[in-house]
Amino acid sequence: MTTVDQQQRPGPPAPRRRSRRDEILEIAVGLFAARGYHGVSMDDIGSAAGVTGPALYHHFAGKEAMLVAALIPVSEGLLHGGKERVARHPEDARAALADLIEFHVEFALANPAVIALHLHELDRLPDEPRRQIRRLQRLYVEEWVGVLSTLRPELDAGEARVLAHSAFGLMNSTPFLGGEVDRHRRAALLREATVHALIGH
Amino acid sequence: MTTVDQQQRPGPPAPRRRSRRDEILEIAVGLFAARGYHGVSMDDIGSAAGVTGPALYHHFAGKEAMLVAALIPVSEGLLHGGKERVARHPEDARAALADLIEFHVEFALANPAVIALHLHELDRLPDEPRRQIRRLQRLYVEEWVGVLSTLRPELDAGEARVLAHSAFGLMNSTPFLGGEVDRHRRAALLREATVHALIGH
DNA sequence: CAATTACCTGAACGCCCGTTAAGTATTGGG
DNA sequence: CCCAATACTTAACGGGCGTTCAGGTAATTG
Repeated sequence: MTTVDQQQRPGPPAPRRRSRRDEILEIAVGLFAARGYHGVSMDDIGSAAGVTGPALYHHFAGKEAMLVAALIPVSEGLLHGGKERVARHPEDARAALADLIEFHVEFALANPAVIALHLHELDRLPDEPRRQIRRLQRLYVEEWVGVLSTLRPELDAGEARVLAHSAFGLMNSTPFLGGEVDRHRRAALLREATVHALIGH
Repeated sequence: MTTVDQQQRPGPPAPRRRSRRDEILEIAVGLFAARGYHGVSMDDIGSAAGVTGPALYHHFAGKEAMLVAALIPVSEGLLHGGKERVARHPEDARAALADLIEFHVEFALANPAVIALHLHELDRLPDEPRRQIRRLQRLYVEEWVGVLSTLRPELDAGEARVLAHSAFGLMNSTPFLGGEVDRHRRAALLREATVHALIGH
């Protein structure tokens, strides 16, 4: 009973809009991505949000809980979006792959900070939430592996998994470059490169 | 004059073989890669090397110096190897690219821990060495950009840079997977995928 | 108006960790 | 035998950081 559900209560001043907590979380994600989980103190996050460090404990159980709250929805969103895209093309693996790629590239371009967090700070989590996230990631990978195996039957599951991970590496490379190339052009380049990497042409 | 060159000195017991320092460094790199720079204490490194924490200060100026000593040679090695591979094919950009890819894939497969370090912990360095490493990395990227620009003249330099980084992301994805696929097969898959990603087929 | 609640502050505790200091065993050359 | 250098140990300092606590204020509700 760490946190009592505060749902149907007409008495109190109503849980407000879901704003403050999410606002703080977004600030924290930006800081984590920029300076690393250990490179950011609770006082840093508080200052950036306009409050003192200890005030954050009214919204989160602790620093690790903030990281968990930032990472879990991302894995869930990727898995959900991936499944949906695949389901759109039950008879056409080629189209399913194109849709998966478009989805993932858009996601990576839209959320570079969270992508970087997933790549760099996942190991800083305690066992339980880390395992949960890894499970979600594995399911997402399997969506790709399924499509890939249909398109390239000569590959076994392990080889398809290597290719899927390499495609993620390719598409997730976007947080490492600032600007210099227009966003739409960058998306097109990444989509094209990923398709070619996976099915040859 | 931070460190006096201890070369031609017949008096002292001779600087020994280059062994102990490098041995410790290798252990530290493995720990950094596995648990993150901040996730490893000096005592941890010392214990893994069979000594106490403070003993490390006889070999390195401090913890940051260990990270610098681990990262600098990698960037230098990549740049040097890349230049050499390109120089082997002054008239054949297609062959130069294939050679670059083979070189980088072999490097990534042989040194996954150091690759992971470069990806995750570069920002933990103080300004001066970080800038030096970034400069080396930039020069390495330019080797790839040069070859790519010859092969695909329709791309401007910025677009070629996006593609080069995406290729690194692809090839560097290897530390994220354990085994399950034979090393040679993995290398072949990565080489093939990278070529296709960069020049279409 | 009294009471509840959300939200926040300032001070302090306790731990971890990088680093320094002082001292000890071992070794090899003059 | 002595000197100097290497390589290490134990002890301790000092700062930073996550976290807790006791309290304080503004708004909402009955």
